Amino acid sequence: MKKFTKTLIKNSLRRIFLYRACLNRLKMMGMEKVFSYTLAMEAGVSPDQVRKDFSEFNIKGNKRGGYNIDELLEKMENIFYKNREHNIVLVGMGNLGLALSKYSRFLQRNMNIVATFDIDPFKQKARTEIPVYGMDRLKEIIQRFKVKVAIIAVPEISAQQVCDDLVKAGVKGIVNFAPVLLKTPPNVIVNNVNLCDELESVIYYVHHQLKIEGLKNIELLYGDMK
Amino acid sequence: MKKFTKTLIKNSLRRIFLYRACLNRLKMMGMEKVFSYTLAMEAGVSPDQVRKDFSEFNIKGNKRGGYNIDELLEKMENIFYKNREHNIVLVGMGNLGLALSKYSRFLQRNMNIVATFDIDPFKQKARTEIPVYGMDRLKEIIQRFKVKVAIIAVPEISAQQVCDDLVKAGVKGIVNFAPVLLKTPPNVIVNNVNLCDELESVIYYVHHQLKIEGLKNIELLYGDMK
DNA sequence: TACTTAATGTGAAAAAATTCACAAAAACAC
DNA sequence: GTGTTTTTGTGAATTTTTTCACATTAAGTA
Repeated sequence: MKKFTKTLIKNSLRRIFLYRACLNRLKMMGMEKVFSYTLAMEAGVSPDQVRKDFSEFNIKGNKRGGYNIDELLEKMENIFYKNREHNIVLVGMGNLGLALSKYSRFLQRNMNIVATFDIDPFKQKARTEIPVYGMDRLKEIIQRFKVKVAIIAVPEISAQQVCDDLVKAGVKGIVNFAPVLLKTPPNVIVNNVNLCDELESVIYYVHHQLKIEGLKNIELLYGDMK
Repeated sequence: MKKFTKTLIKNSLRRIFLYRACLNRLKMMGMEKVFSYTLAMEAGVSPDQVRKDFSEFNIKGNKRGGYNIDELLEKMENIFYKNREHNIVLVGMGNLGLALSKYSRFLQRNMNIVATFDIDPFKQKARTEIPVYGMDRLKEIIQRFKVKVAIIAVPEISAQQVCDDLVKAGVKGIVNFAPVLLKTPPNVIVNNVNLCDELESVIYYVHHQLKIEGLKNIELLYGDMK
């Protein structure tokens, strides 16, 4: 019997994002090129993994010369996003929604929250510069801004309804902070973020004093890796 | 060459959390027992997966009778957490930190943020009921409340320093919202949450209109699964 | 230029995760 | 009580992911 999950983000893609963050950091530190080895250290993966991931996304370096950081970053930006701006909407202006609407890092990465929605649009209006609309204007605004991606930060109970409305309005991708499995048509991708689970899983490991493989020996992380 | 990553949360454990959320929902809907099939539908995985995961955590059902929801939930709570309360601290009271400190779902799951910290403890003091301390009191308070798990919601630049301080104070598990790979001793578990990456990966898929396997056919999700 | 060294890129091998498939047990029917 | 059906639980098979290993290429050196 097949798996029904609409999962999700491939590991290799997740790591590409990770690599990019590392590259930006290394660049800020004044570096101009990296080897798979360097980047692997920074990202906490194996050099083979880095190369394999690059290979999957058809990113090439120079043999012996490693990778030029700027080229890598440009490739990542251009190939994946074509330097576009992305218009996002956010539904649910509770505490979390409000915080997300103010999260400046989204903007730094060209992800632009053009509008937010709430059943009570007056609630947070004073606290944010991004417009807060009532749910009745969802479709209109999504279509006006050609929004394809939305963030759901509403309570569990209303998440599916909001999701359905978003999909009806033309949204094709959702980051869902409500702890429910949203039912969507197959061409709509959902990425779930469950803050409680993140915390609880850490608690579980701490509780069980689980030793994580490959870290038995801290030297591995910092020392000579030959 | 070995992998250096301090990764992380096993898939099966993540799914156990997912199952629990589903079970709570099903219970609220009035159900008393489930079959692996039912739960799988709700959780968006295969029934085999459910049983395999249960098997890994040594959770047993009754042949032909399925699983009693209350028993399952109790097993999950008792075996994993022994109904303990967990004292957490949160470092970084920016927008995100403030939102997390107010996230009521943590409390519902017995995860109790006993204190928060910020370089400027007066900044958010008026806006929250949880005490906000300066960084100088980190160690004292962590030790007083026997805190083992912390949330880092500080800017990237100071994350490693905060992490080091937490570890020195006795913290064994960290949920890290800063987009850096934290370096920790091997007995400290770190779980990274990168909000930008979550959003960007969705954008990537939407952009590429990637069809997710197993969902080509929506009937699979709702229809007869024989 | 030829020789050495150091890094990439990628099939092959190994490991891990998932799905299959079926024996075993429990519920139900008659 | 016997037979039938349904669902669990788990080794085996399969698929996916990661790591290994090495041929290939480029840079440096004399």
